[in-house]
Amino acid sequence: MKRPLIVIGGPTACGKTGFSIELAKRIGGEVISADSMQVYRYMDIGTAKVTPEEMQGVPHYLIDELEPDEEYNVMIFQQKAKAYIEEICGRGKIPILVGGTGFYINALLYDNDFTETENDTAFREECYALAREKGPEALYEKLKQTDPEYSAEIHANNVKRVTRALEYHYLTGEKLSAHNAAQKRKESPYNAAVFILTMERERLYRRIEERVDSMIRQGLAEEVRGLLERGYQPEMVSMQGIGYKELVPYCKGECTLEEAVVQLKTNTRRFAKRQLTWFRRQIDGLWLDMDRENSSVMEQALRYLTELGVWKGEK
RNA sequence: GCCCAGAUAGCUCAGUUGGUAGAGCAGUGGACUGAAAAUCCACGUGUCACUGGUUCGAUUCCGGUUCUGGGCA
Repeated sequence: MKRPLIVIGGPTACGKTGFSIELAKRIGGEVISADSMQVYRYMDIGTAKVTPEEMQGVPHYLIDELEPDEEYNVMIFQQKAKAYIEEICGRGKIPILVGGTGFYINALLYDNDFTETENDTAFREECYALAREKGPEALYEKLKQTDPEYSAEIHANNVKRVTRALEYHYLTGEKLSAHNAAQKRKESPYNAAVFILTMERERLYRRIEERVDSMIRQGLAEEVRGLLERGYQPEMVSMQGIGYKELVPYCKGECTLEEAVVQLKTNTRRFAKRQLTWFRRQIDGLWLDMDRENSSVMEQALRYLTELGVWKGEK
């Protein structure tokens, strides 16, 4: 019998946190975060991380579990999330996967296989060096040789993706295109109810801007300065998070706070747009219009859960 | 009140020696399967302020009107 799983996705600032906690309390659920940045400790304001008060006693996982210089990626996320699902189900509770990182959600929902390989930074460096010195086309030519199918799908300028495909072939001797094709249209191993939260674009953007202003008031600049003082470098993946990469130049005196804020708002808007594209195109689910009243959204969600048999109506 | 300079894409502006216009930013759509808050791709029609005149033809030249800067009183 398939394990029950509730998924809540949606763009940043659309109300995922509040909704997920309300739902968790209502049905006896526990939250697993599908967020690539909230796993990191000391990054609270900029990631709009749930506070202990907001949690209202609902257990949360994959939040504050790593130091900002530790590696995190889909595979690590997937392994950890699967373990938590077992644990939560074992306790008779319902796991609720909540987050804005669509790639992670898909990986878990469809249990995509990520072949384990060694990390080979030297190989990646070589690829980057080639792209830098002879241009992205030169690197792309290599991919055309090893995996013409994948090269046809990807743009030569996307050096990061081209490098990964080359690395995959280098380490496994197989084509990434063949692997990807096998992963597509996999059936979910879960009895899953997927909710995608959305709202009118203009309103979402207004909320984003208000939230950025509020982050600044809460001391985002101090948070970023603190991370820099602890020795976390701007090149780290964690420091590439939105809210951090824009504030670093300000902390270093390279731009004004106003300039940093404008940039931060723009990047957050674009991020929300990209998230919406992902959810629209990559995930099937019930879209919930957050412009409506809370209670009616919750009612709709609960009805859906009952229909799918994910929730039987008791705690 | 007078003088000068502006008025062109959501914003900042360029331009058309008269043949209905284009950059940056913003925005929109899309891709993505071990960095994903990353990375990458595509997309530019707008009463050229309004109104008369000259002209085959005006956003472009001339007159007037309105508005916005600045200056003089």
